[in-house]
This record gives sequence, structure tokens and C-alpha cells, in this order.
Amino acid sequence: MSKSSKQRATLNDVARLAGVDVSTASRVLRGDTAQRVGKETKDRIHKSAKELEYLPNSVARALRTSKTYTLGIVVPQLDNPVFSAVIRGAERAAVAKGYSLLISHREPGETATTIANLSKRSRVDGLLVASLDEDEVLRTDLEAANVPYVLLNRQLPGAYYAVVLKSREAAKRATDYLISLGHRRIAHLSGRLGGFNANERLKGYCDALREAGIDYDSSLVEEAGYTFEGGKSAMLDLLGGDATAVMAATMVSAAGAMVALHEAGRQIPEDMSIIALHDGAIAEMLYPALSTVGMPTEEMGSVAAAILIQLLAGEQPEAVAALPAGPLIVRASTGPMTI
Amino acid sequence: MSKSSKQRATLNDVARLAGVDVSTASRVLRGDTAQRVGKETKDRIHKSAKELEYLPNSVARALRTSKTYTLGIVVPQLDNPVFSAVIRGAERAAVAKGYSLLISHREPGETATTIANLSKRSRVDGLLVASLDEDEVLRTDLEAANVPYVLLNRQLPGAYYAVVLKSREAAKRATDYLISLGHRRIAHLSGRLGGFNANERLKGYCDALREAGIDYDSSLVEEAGYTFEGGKSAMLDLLGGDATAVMAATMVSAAGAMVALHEAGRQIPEDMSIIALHDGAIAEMLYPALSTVGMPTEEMGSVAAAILIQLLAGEQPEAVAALPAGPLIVRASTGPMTI
DNA sequence: TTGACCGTTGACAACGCTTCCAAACTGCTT
DNA sequence: AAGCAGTTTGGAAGCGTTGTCAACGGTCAA
Repeated sequence: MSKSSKQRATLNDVARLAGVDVSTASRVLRGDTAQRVGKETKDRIHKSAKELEYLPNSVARALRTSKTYTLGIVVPQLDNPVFSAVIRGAERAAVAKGYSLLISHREPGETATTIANLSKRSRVDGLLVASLDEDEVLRTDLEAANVPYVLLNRQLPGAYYAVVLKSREAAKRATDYLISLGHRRIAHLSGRLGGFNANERLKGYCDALREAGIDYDSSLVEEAGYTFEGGKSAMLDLLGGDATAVMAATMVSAAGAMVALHEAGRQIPEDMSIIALHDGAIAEMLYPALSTVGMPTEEMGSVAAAILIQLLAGEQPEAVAALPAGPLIVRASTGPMTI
Repeated sequence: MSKSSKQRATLNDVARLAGVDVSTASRVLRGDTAQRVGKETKDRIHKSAKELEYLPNSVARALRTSKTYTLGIVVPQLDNPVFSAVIRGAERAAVAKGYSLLISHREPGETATTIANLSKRSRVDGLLVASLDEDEVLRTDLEAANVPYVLLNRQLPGAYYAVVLKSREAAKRATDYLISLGHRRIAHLSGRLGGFNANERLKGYCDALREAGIDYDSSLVEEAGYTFEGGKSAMLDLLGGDATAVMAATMVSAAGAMVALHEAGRQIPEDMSIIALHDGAIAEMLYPALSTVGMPTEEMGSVAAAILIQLLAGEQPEAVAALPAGPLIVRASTGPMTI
């Protein structure tokens, strides 16, 4: 009876059981090829390890090798489905490479502390960091922490590692579709203007207009800031105008806009077509179901983790990976321009 | 110039700078009260620590004390908003007590491996575990891992630690409200029947009916299994019947049901009232806005983490914490019974 | 017989911290 | 003047690994 299995077996235990030195046991269990070990003893060690259900103590290993095999991911919010997706992707990629994922929700003010706690105390080997606004502070904190990191959907001046979504492309694709339906007065519910992503999306929107020979009208772009409330009040502002379609920077603001439309008694898509960037489960739940251009957010997480792991392995990955926009998904919220 | 700050300062460094032994430095930096240290040396050590920006290496500390100060949370899915909320709550409570949170997405089949990796390799001090279905397997794996754990919204036979939501109470509250509106033919979109939560909610539904003197009719309960598709097809089945209201076990299945209703050309709430358990951002996005009975899911996470930490501190918390249902939130999806 | 060399194994010193124990020093009492 | 209690400090042994280095026995050429 392995009643002694109360205590975890250590390398010492398996070495003793196999009648060898702990260093030898370490070598074979770790698969060290530099120094060979006799076939027979090797078998004996493996057998003992299995018998004792030996699993290496990762803390001791981390101390010795100064590699924790854990990645930290710091996100500004946990309820946002976009970040959930990123985390999911990162977790998957991490465990696939034998790493664990430590998550850290970072309140706006406490970025320095968070980063310090994770990196300087050497809890993690590297950091995946997402941010809503691109504080310069963030950059200096990160640099000060002296830890490898990759930015999520954010690009900071300098040769930092980052993975970004081609939001400009996505925005153009969405706007193109609206134009193809005959719309000319197309509004845009933007993110926080001045932010990296909001700018990119706005550019994509402009690209599409320009290509179609439609003049840009600044009264048609409303800052909705990625929130439900923002989308709602932005749409309220638009209601007096002559827009017949709207391209929202995100599903959440689109949902807000739709509620405003419903409350005003407008029909979707007859009175107003609406399309959003990012696709997700809620697109189908909205009424009418929301047309979208997908974005590979989960992939962003996994690619970022993969890059970070390469970095840790001493390899030289591409500085910034740009992920192409997903496909146009036509649902019921968009329709041809009607007069 | 602290160009030497390239390398993290160790306890040894601060001891040397302060001209004391590392053990003394450890004592004062750790705030050990058992053995007192002279005021003057104490100051000197603190000063050196600050100068070197010393932060204890948590790996070394973990090895020595065999406490990692990290909690693992294992969840079956990461996209479900319920689990996001739980994670958020757990993370908050954990960092408040100086712990970190390691997340682990567990695919259905790999529970044993996951648990073993986290606990037996002593990466975590304890586990928070959520599960969609209460496998007995889970219990034995957990016991085998010989690690403190607390179950999330799940109760397993035996005196295990768990925190559960009073879903029965919530279900009753929701159903009561429907009854108060005059409805008598009330359907229930249940979870996976046989599961702990589905049962609890069904009981609450029955409680309300019984109290109101309404006969239970099994043809009115449809298994929707917490999914959008499930809710949709369950509602399809119900469409032929005479139900005038439906109490959905979850927002997601309610959303599916609403889509089915829309597609069938039925009016909400005129033709069918609908209310769901759990409240969240999407309730407001649906059309019409969904009435709900809230559930403290985030609190479930934080309470669970708090209990686990107590357990680790050697205290004896209550075995199971039952969190009361949240308030009834009336929105537009429910209305009086009309004939 | 000696020495070189090979494959194989053991010794041992870290990694950075905690903690028990003993040493050193102080100020007192007898 | 010696002993004693009390306070402040240093010494040292690990925690479970890894990795370098040397030792060992044996084979083989000289």
C-alpha cells in the first residue's frame, strides 16, 4: 500500500529506490543527452519513478534554473469577451508548450505594482500585456521590470514585440459591404479617438469611402468608446441625421446602438443597417442578428504566447505579427439601401 | 548609477550592504516578531533594501516554505460569461490576500492531468474547481492529488468545501414573479437534467408552482442545457403548446428562446413572457431587454478564494457557503398575462 | 605493466530563502 | 568577580533540483 504517498516523492526517493545517485536520476528523468547513462540503470530509474509516481517539483527546478515556465497575462478587464478570448488563446498555446498562465487583472492605476510583483519577484518568465489605452507609463514600467513581454493589439514606438489585429482591413471590409448595398451616408461608431485601434478602424472606414468616391463627413463619426452606453448615446446623436447605415467598431457599441434604434421605433435594417467589427456569440442573440466582420482575437492570444515563448527560448521572432481580419458574416442587421 | 540593477538584488546583497548576516536581514524584511532586532540595524536593513529595490524571490521562498502563494482555478470553458465572472472574483480576492491566480482551462477528458500538473508539481497551494457536470471522476482525481480545494457551484457527497449559489431560491423568485403577473402555464427551460444545478432550479420552479396551487406539468419543462441552440430548439418545441411565459435557467438559453420566438413571429412579452436566471450585460442588449433574477457569480469566485485561503491558513471555514440569489430585475421581456 | 581513454556513475556546490540554535554582548544581581 | 537573564546577532542546515567535475572500472594499444 502506498500509504506513504501522503508525501510527494522527491528525486531523492526515486534515486534511493533505484539505488543510484540523485544526479544520475536527474539526468535520465530529464532526458539529458549530453551524458549517457547505462540502459539498465536507466530502466531501473524509470521504473522507480513510475512506482513512486514521481513528478518533478517545479518550484525547486525553477529556483535552480531560474525559469518558472509560467507566463503572466495582464488585462485591464476580465468581463470583456475580447479579453476572455485572448486569455483562452494564450492559455491554449501556453500549455501546449509546457507553460502555465498566471492571470492578472490590472486596475488602471496599478500597472507598475502589478508588473513588478509578477516579474521582479520572478514569478513569471515573461509577460503578455493588454491595455485599453496606450499609456507611455506602461512602456517605462515594462522596461523597468526588465522582463520579456509582448503587447496585445497595441503598438508602441520602438522595436517591441506585439501582435496586432488588422483592424484597418476589417473596418474597410465592413464599410465596403455597406457601400456594396448601396449606402452612401455611412456613420461610424468609433472607439476612443486618439487610441491606436480607434485610429486604425477610422482609417479603414475612410479607405473604403475614398475608394468609392464618397466624401468623408466628420459629422458621421461618433465616438462611442467600445461601450454599450456609448453606442446608445452615439446613435441617439445620429438619429437626427441622414445616415442609412452604421459601422460600429465593436459588437458591444453596436448593441447599444440597436437598443437606441428600437427605442426610437426605427426598423433594422430598413431604416438603418448596422454592422460591427469582431464576431462572437452575442451577434446571434441580438435582434436582428448582427452582421459582423470577424477578428481572430483568440488567435491573437495564442500567437502572442507563442512569440513570447520563442523569445524566452532565445529565438528571434518577428517583432510584430499582424493578424488578418476575419470573414464578413452577413446576418439580418444589414440590408440594401432603400429610399 | 545602478547599472548593476540588471540583475535582481538578492537578500544576500542587502545583507552585505547593511553589514549584517542574511538571516538578520530576512528577519526584519519579513517582519518576524518572534525574534527582535535592534532598531538601528533594522533601519539600516530597510534602507539597503529600498536602495537596492529588493523584492523577495518568491520561488526561493516557495521552495523553502513549501507555500507558493498561488491558487489554481480550473474551469471547463473560458468563453462563458459566468466563468469569467467567477475568475474575476477569485482573482480579486486572491490578490487582496497576496496570492496569485493560475488559470487552467480543462478539456473534458483531461481533468486528472490538469490537476496533477498543478498540484503534484506543487505549482499551487490549492485549487478552485468549476465543472459543468459533476463527474465522480473529478472527485477521485481531486482526492488523489491530495491538495486543498473548493468546488464552485457544485456539491459532491462528503464534507467537501464548496460555494454554491442558491439557484433554487432564484428559480422560485423568477417563477413567483411570472405567477404574480397572472401566468399559469409557465414553461421552464432547464439545464442538463440530472445535474446539480438543473435540479435545484427545477425544484425552485416547482416550489413556486406548488405554493401558487398550480399543477406541475412535465410537458412544460424542456431541457435546453445552458446553450443558445438548446434554448432555441426548446422554445420551438414549446411553440405548439399553451405556455404564456417561460423561466429560463440561464441568459444564454433565454437568448436562444427569444430568437426562436422572433422567427416564429411571436411578440415578447405579449405572446410570451420570458425571464432568466443570472444577470449580466447582455440582458440589456437583447430585444426586448431581458428580465432576470441576478446571481452573485463574481462573489462566488471571491468567496471561494477566501475560503481556500482560510483552509490553507489552517482555519476551519464553513464547509459549504450558500450565496443568496440576487434581486429580481424587471425589464421589458415580461408582461402581464393577456388572453 | 602502464597509461590513455571510454562509458558510466557519484560528489558536491549552488539557486535564494527561512529558521533553529548557539554565540556574543549588555546590564544586573549576588 | 562571577554568574545569570535578556537582548541582539551570526552560523548553518536545509528545501528539491541541476550541472559541473572528478572518480571509477574496464578495455586496449604501447
